[in-house]
Amino acid sequence: MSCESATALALKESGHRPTPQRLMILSAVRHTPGHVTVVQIVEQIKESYPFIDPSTVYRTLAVLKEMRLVSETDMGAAEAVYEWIGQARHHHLICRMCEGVTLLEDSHLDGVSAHIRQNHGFEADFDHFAIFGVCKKCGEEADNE
Amino acid sequence: MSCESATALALKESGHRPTPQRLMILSAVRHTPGHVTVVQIVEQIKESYPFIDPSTVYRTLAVLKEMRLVSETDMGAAEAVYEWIGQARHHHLICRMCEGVTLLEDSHLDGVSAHIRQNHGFEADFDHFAIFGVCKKCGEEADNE
DNA sequence: ATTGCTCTTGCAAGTCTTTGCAGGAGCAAT
DNA sequence: ATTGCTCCTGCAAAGACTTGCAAGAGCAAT
Repeated sequence: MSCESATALALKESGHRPTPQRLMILSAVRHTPGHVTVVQIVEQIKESYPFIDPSTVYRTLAVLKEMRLVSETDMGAAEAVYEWIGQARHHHLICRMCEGVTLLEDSHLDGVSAHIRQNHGFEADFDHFAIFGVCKKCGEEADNE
Repeated sequence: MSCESATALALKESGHRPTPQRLMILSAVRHTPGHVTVVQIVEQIKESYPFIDPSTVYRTLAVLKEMRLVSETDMGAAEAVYEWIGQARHHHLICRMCEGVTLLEDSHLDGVSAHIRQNHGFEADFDHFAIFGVCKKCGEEADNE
């Protein structure tokens, strides 16, 4: 459980208390591959601690997001999705016609963040973007009509 | 009012009915410079038609968004903001420390959309992005501590 | 161990936004 | 003008997320 104690330390160092709730939330996000929703986190934690409140999860995720440990993304569905920011940063192309999702490597946005830094001195959080548009298939089908 | 009848026609052609409510919403967004919220639209329309319902405004804005006539942006505040998509497309750099907002010209993202089109055949909607991060001033202040 | 301070939590109530539904309005064909 | 069909609207209720508050938990200093 070295990764847990390491993140607990990171919390402390940034002035936040490593409470049991926070560690459980941290662990839930950390050990879930891909996207997690708040409801999923709550259900998972309720197995060992039934009193966890969704608002606590929202608040904790806000802290973790500010620390850049997790990313929050609105994929166009009702609920936002959260993800541990690991080594493989990526983004999503979401088709607004068929709702299909394609991965986009982080490298595509590297140039933009460098550009913005040079021109505006602004350090952009390109952690996890949801880019909406029309995918190849749907675009071709629309042209044929 | 030629711009109104032109957009009314655009509605019809895309299979949507140009109802009075829709034309009022259209007009409210069209003639407001900068960002509008749903509440502002409702209040404006209530002066001439007090029965307008927020849900109608949300539904109409969803239609206009799909038609790419207006953009919807979550600026990090409670409410989403809407804007008529005119000629001067732009984006926003939002500092997560001081909440300051800077404009970003559309040209910065041109390369990315071309790149995504070439590599994935995906036509991205780069209408109105909210890019979060840390602005120059806050970044420098954080370094000094 | 105790004290005192601040940060967190769970609850409840409040936003903002979406959705189900039944009545009403637009539109094309008669 | 009438008919018939479908789409829209307003209302009410639900869903997702945030916020205010009082009680409780962490932590540093004694």
